[in-house]
Amino acid sequence: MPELPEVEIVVRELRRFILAKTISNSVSHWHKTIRNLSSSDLAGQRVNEIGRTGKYILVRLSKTYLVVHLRMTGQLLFLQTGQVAPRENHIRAEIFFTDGSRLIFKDLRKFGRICHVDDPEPVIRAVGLDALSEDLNQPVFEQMLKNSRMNIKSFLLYQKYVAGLGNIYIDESLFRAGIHPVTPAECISNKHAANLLEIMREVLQSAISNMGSTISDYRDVNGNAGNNQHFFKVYGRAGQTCSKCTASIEKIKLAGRGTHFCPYCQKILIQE
DNA sequence: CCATGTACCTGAAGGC
DNA sequence: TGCCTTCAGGTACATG
Repeated sequence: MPELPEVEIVVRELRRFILAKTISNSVSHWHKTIRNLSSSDLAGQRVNEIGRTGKYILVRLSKTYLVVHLRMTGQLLFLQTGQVAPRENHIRAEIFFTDGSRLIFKDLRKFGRICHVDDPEPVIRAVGLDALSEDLNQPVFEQMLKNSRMNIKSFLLYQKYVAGLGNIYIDESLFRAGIHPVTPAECISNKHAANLLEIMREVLQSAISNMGSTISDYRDVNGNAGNNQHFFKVYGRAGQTCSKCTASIEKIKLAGRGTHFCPYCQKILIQE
């Protein structure tokens, strides 16, 4: 479900709600949701810091870490002390705090995970540079593209280069950059690469400003939907007229994902 | 890591 | 109504 903008919103709200709280208890209602790979107890630990790399949420506790991934339908919902739990169906795990408040992990498809680990490094190291990180500068991005023989859609889906973009924001970014999704990464010139990087960041930042995109499941920590879905130019618009020309938006399957693009505005770049 | 398929899961939507 | 297929903001792993 959520890509970088949605995860970023969740992280910002988590900071507001659970920072400095102490965990009193936790329960996993689905055997795979909370993976405990630490010998330490969650109970008694204080929430010291909350961050994000790509789509991974990193919660630093007194002694250990929680690494959370929402995958397709995961939601983290915060319930204030005394707030009555709404009758929700797909509650997979709960984390209780000593003040009576709690965090609920709702996840229809059960793909999401909360990993309790002593050291988050192995997980984070397996992920590339965050799309909004300053370390992902123009020369670095150009070099990554130059060294890859994947098509640009697969390249961006593959989180070990650039972390954070998913199916929606990749399609939207490639449309705005005028690059066809099957274009080989190595064929993207430095000029096009610089432009694509800038556009990706604009697309992600404006989605954050709009509180994320809600197709069906995404909700923030308060249970609110986002607004960014109203600004999609190609995602979910197959058969509709392009916003820049008179062609109709096409949908193909690429890298196993529905891929939306304008066959006229988005060119397949060829190495010169 | 090159492209594709399958597995992990549940439920909504569309075709017949 | 109901049955069947396809599809969904993701990722890991197996197969050509």
